[in-house]
Formats: sequence, C-alpha cells, structure tokens
Amino acid sequence: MSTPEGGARRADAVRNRQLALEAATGLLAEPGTAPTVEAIAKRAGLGAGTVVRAFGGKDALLDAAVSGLLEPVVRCGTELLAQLGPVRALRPFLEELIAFQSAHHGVNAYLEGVDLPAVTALRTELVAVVHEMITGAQAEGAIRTDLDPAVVTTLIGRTAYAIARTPAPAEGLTDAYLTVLTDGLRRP
Amino acid sequence: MSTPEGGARRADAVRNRQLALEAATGLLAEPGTAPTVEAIAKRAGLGAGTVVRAFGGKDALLDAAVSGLLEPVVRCGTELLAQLGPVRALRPFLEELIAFQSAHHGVNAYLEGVDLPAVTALRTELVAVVHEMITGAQAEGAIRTDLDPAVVTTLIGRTAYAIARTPAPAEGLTDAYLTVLTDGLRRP
DNA sequence: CGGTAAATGGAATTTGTGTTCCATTTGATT
DNA sequence: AATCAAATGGAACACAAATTCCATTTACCG
Repeated sequence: MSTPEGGARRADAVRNRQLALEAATGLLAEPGTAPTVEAIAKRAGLGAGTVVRAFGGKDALLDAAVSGLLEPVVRCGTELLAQLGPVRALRPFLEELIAFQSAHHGVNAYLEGVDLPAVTALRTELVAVVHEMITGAQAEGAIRTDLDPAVVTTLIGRTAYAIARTPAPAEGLTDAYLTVLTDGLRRP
Repeated sequence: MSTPEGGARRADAVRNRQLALEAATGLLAEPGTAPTVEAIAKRAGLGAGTVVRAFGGKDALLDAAVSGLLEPVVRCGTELLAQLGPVRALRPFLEELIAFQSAHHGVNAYLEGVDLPAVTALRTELVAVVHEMITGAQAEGAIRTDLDPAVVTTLIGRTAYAIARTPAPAEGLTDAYLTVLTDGLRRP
C-alpha cells in the first residue's frame, strides 16, 4: 500500500511529503523544465523512491501539486462573483485566470494528457463559475443572449487557455483579447 | 549518411519513402493514435529501420508529413486573399483553418514540442497571410484600428488553434467564436 | 544472367522514464 | 538507552520509444 491511511505516519514522512509537493510545484512554475521524478527529487533533496512513495505514484503527486495551484484561482472566481456580481466579475477573473496560467506554464502540459482526478474536479468547478457569470450577465442584459451560455463558457475557457499558453506573448495580447471579447459579447 | 543526395536512389527506396510518408500522414489524421515509428512502419508494411532511414529520423519524417498537410491550407489562404480581398477572405479562411486542425487532431501535438523546420516555415507564411488580411481590412476601414495588427494576428492564430483543439467541441463552437470575433473586431 | 552496391527487416542497442526493492538509517515508544 | 517498525536512498528493474547494425534480399547495370 502506498499511503497507510489509518496508521500514524512518522514526522519525517509528513515533512518529506510536503517537500516533494513544494518541489513539484516549484518545477511546474518554471517553463521548459519537465517535472520528472528525478528532477523533483533533486530539488527536494530526497531520493527518487521517497518522492514516489510519498503520494503513491508520480501522477498522484502532480495531481496534488496542480490542484494546490488551481484551487486559489477557483476560489478567487467564486469570491469575485459574490462580491462584484456576474457582469463586473468576468473580466478581472479572466485576467486572473490568464495570469495564473502564464505564470505556471508547466501546468498546462499536465492539464491535458494524463487524467488527474482532483484537477479534473477543480476544472469542473471553474467551468461552473464561468458559466454562472455568463448566464448571470445574460440575465441582466449585459451581454448578448443569442449565444448558448454553455458554448460561450467553452469558448472563453479555451481561448483564455490559448492566450495564456502563447509561447512568446506579444505585448498587450491579453488586453487585446479581453477587448475583442468584451465588444464581441455586447448585444449586437 | 541518411539521404544520399547526389547518388541515384533505387526505385524501391523511393516507393517506400512515399509509403512511410502516407502512413505517417494517415496516423496524424486519427485522434488518439500516437505516430510512433513502430506504428508508422506497421501501417506502411515496412520495417522500423526502413521508415527511419527513409527520412533520416522520425522528426524529419513528421516534418514532411505535417508540411504536406499544412501546405494546401496556406495556399488556400493566399488564394482566398487574392480572390476575395482581405475583408471577405478572413472568415472563410478561419473556417478552413479550424476545420483542418480539427480534422488532423494528431498534428497539433507536433506543432509544439519538437522543432520541424518545414512546418515552422509554413506557419510563418500562414501568419503572414493572416497579418495581411488584418492590415488590409484595417486599411479599408472594415475593422477597428485601435489594435496592433500583429497582436490581432497572434490573437486570431492562437484562439483558432484553441477552438480546433477543443476535445469535445460543443455544437456551434466555431460559429460562436467567429461571431464574437467578428463583432469584437468591428469599429467600436 | 551474374555481380555488386543499395536497401531491407527486425533484433539489438540506446535513451529516458517511472517504479520496486532492500540494506541501512531514523523516529517513536517505553 | 534499547528496541523495532517505519522510512529512506539510490541501485536495479521495467518499459516504451527511437536509432543503429548487419546478415540477407533485391534492384539495377552490363
């Protein structure tokens, strides 16, 4: 068994688990650096075996690392929605989303490809938040209603992702995107 | 040496080179199928060594295969531009671009990651075509001029890519995208 | 035909990973 | 402090994918 759920774990095991998590998170923030087990272990000052055992496999470790990064972003979305309402929350949230993904370039490679349960759950939440912003904004008459909110949500999610993922972003790319999107979503 | 440039190659080598190319192209059209050397060889009815030798390496083979697919798309763009002018060419060209990338899902994985010289050259051409459409449309007053054409070009390229790459595209996603883009690019 | 160099298939090799194993170390418990 | 199970490091292993090698086959040329 990988993680003895019931029994008490030793203090060093807990600490090393944390070190591995932090090392993985750190590597994800650096573009171009593949988060191999070996690299994570070296960064954490641990052996490869320890890193793998701490989470029961590389994928589980990355699942934890990526969701740790993604979770605050989702929470930010919920809070913006609660505080500003759907219409005013959308743009700052997209800015936040794009900034986050730009700052954690390495994450993107893992968002597609392997299946990470916790990350998938957070992405679902994230989609739900955007969806609520769209339907809310439509209900208030702030944006066009001739487009299916689910489609608009997908559109926004995919394009924001693409903007963030741009290798050498042109100056003002995010602004241009948000400008075009805002004007394009206005009532025709 | 990989490809004896000067000397005359034997007829079977030429034929097998073609078979390998077609097999690789075929595999790129199928989503989910990784174009490994082994898979290409099996599909072509050749040995793995033959496939690799035909182009001097897997990357060179994929470079040829992908550019073979991309070349008609670029040509389509140039022709649309010549026939319809920048304003009317943009939308059909984007439709073509998205349709192509959707139909050749496997290509996308190779557009980033490895460096394929011929493909890179074609992408540069493709960017140039879009750029010309944008500047032309701006000159004619058809789209807003408050955005840097280079930035708009990047924006369009990246977002079209993202739309095409969407795993399970919602119905009408492409249409929604083009609608929002069109309205968002109108003069404010 | 027959000779010969090119080309082939596929086994062996290399490379880059993640995972497992175990002799040794270390933290907890008394 | 003594004991012992848990945890560790990192070498060995497993696995997948590209490349190389070479005995054998095949096309080309006279």
